[in-house]
Formats: sequence, C-alpha cells, structure tokens
Amino acid sequence: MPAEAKVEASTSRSAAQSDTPALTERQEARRRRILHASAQLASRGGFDAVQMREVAESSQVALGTLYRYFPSKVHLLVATMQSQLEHMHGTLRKKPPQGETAAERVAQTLMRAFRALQREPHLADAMVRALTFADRSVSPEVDQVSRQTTAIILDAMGLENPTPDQLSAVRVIEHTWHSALITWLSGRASIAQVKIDIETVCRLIDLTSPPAPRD
Amino acid sequence: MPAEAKVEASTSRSAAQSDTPALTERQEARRRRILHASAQLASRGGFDAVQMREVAESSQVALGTLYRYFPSKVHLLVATMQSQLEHMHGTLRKKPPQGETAAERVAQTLMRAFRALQREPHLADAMVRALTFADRSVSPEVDQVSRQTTAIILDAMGLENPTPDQLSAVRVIEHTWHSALITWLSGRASIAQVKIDIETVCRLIDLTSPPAPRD
DNA sequence: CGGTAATCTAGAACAAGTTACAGAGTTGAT
DNA sequence: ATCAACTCTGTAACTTGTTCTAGATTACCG
Repeated sequence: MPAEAKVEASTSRSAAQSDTPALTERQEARRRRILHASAQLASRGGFDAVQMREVAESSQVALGTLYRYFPSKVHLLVATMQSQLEHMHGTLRKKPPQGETAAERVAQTLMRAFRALQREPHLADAMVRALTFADRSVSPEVDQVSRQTTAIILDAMGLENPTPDQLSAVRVIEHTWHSALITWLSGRASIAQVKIDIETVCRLIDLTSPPAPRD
Repeated sequence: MPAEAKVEASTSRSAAQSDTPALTERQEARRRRILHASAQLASRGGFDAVQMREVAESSQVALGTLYRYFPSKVHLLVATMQSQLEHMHGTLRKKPPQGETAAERVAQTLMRAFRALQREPHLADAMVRALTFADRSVSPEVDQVSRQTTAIILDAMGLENPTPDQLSAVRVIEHTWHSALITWLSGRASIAQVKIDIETVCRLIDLTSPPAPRD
C-alpha cells in the first residue's frame, strides 16, 4: 500500500479533479511550497526564470520529486495559473461589476483581471506562455483553466443557463482574452489596445442575449 | 567589405522588410533550403521534430550558419510561417469567397485556410506554437505575420479603407483565429467547434460595417 | 592578381529540461 | 516490531537549444 497516510478533502485543491490520488498533509505542503516557489520565480523573470532546479531548491524538494508532482515545466506553470485563477475568482466575486448590460459587466471584469495581471507582468508572462505552449499531454489541466475562466465570465454575465449561442460567444471572448494577453506580453499591443479588443469582443454578448427571453 | 556579391530585389522575400541587408543568390538559396527543411521536418512531427541540428544537416548548412540566418528556433518557425502564409495568400486570392456579407466571406476564407492547415496538422502545430510562444525578441517577425493575416482578412471583406471599428473587429478575429487553432491543435476543440467559433466572431463584422457607408 | 573583411564549416562547449538510479525515509498492515 | 510498498533525496546522465572558436571560403576592391 502507499506511504504517508491519505487525507481526504484536502485544503486548497478545488473539488474538480476526482481522479487525483488524494495527498497527505506533508504532500499538500510540498505541493504548496512548489507552487509558491514557482509563482515567486515567475514573478521575477517570467517563463525563463522558472528553472526546474531552482524551483526544486526553493521549495526544498528533490528534483525527482518536483517531477513527480508536476511532470513538466509546463504542467507546473499551468498548475500555478490554476491556483492564481482560483484566488482571482474569489477576489472578483466579492465586488461584482456594476455595468448595465452583460457585455459591460464582462468587459469590466476582464479589465479588472487584466489590471491584476499588470501588477505582476512576469508572472502573467510565465503562466500565459505556458498555457498556449502546452501540448496534448497537458490538455486536462489547460481545460480546467479554461473552465475556470468560463465560470468567471458567466459569473460576470449573471447567467445560470447560457444558451449554446452564448457559450460560443463566451468561448470567443476567451480566445480574444488569451490572444490579446499574449500580444500585450510580447509588447506588440498597448494596454489601451487590449482594452479596445476586449470591449469589442464583448459586444458579441449583446448580439446573442436579446433573443428568446421568455418561453 | 561584405562577402558574396549583394543582389537587390531578391526572389522570394516580399518587399516588406527594407532593413534586411540584401542577400546574394547563394544566400537566398541557403535560406530557402533552410526554410524548406524546417517545413519538411515540421510536417513530420510538429514543433518538437524541428531540431536545429537536423535542420542544419537537412539544409546542408553548418549549425552556426543556421543561427546566423535565424537567431532561434522560434525565429525559424515564424519565418517558416511567413513563407507559408505568403503562399496561402496567393492561393486564396485566386478564388475569392462568394458569400453575401463580409462576415460570410471572411468566415469562408478562414475556414478555407483552416482546411489547408488540416492537411498538415504537424506543420500547423509547429508554426502556431512558435507564433504564440515567441517572446519580445521575435516581435517584428510576429508582427509581420499578423499584418499578413490582417491583409488576408481585409481582402476577404473587400475593403479598401477600413474604419478603426472594423480594424478592431479584424484584430479580434485574428485573436480568435489563433487561439481557436491552438485549442484544436492541442485536441481540446473539434473542427466543428473551431468552425462555430470563427463564424461567431465574424458576426462582429456585420456589427461594425452598417454605419457610415457614404460620406 | 592580392588583400581584406565578412561568411561559412566543423566541432566543442554550455545551459536547462528531463530521465535514471541507488539508497534512505515513511507508511500502513500484519 | 517487522515487513512490503511506496515516496523522497541526491546526483549523474542524457537531450536539445544556443554559444563559441579556429580555420577554411568567398566576395569585393584596388
């Protein structure tokens, strides 16, 4: 049987992945140390500054252990993003946007998230680059991030049962969000530019919500 | 003074970059061999299969020379994409889309491009991953690709003088295009899904074109 | 032609992600 | 307490992108 007593209902990880083998406290602690070190290094120098040996050292874990927890650098950074996103979703929930239309509220929420990212541009760089560079082996994790993002947007829209049309719009908004972030991070678009793009794509929402309000 | 006689108006490279130092015939040939080898290797196994040593060997060029022509793997792949895009733009020009609205024509054009990419999914993988992974040092080249893409979309719209609003829409379409490609390449979205996303985002065009038709 | 500066080649060397492995440490079960 | 199974550590090795170097080659200029 496995080592280190198993602990159900672990602290930080959301109930999403039921396939994860459930970690002991010490393992949870290691995992947290690793993610913390990752975020810290990323905050300094972005993607390149997150070096696996350094992460291992910073989090006081052997390199092999690091790889047991996160099978690649991209996995690690995507997990880092998950953890940051959870935190941000919590923060955003507290002050719901006050726009008139759903489009306004979504745009406002995304701009708020954007401003948060601006405070740690290097961290944003590491996470977003990892996200878009991820290959098929990371799909489950990337998908999880995507679901989280979708949840944030739907939250801002204030919708319980989105129509397929609206889900398409949300998906397109996510596409724009990621890609716009990348252009900003690589210095090819200004902050103002990103704002415009977000506001532009959010108009799609108004385009899809008007129909079928009643039964 | 430099070696190898300089030749103005070289064959393949479009007139865009005027800062490039103008290559001799043999240098053009080397550059073509390199790009060809890059595309060939990429067609096999995608991003990972494009290994700099192999590219160098395949194109009968020393590793150092390869790096003189393309200062990094990402530079190389972005250049490969440029060259493929040029080719595709030419192909697309020949049979202009026959949709009624601008939105239809753009969606049709992008879907045509998408089908072309589907024929070489590994190549698409290598190019798109490189494009989104590119850091600031590759910005000029990535920007060039972006301009080329913009040109293709504007072509499909049949516009001479787009309004700022329309340019925003085009930018958002590009965002969606890139990001949708990535989700498809990493197996997180189906072809049908990408089609829907493209058609959805193209509706933005109709949203912006109606106004100000005359002076 | 000869000189000279830039380019090209071959190959070693370095950096960081990843893998492999032997030995020590934990854990739960008997 | 002891055992078996698993996990963690420390370290070396391997891979591939990138850099460096010394010596040929090539191109231009007078």
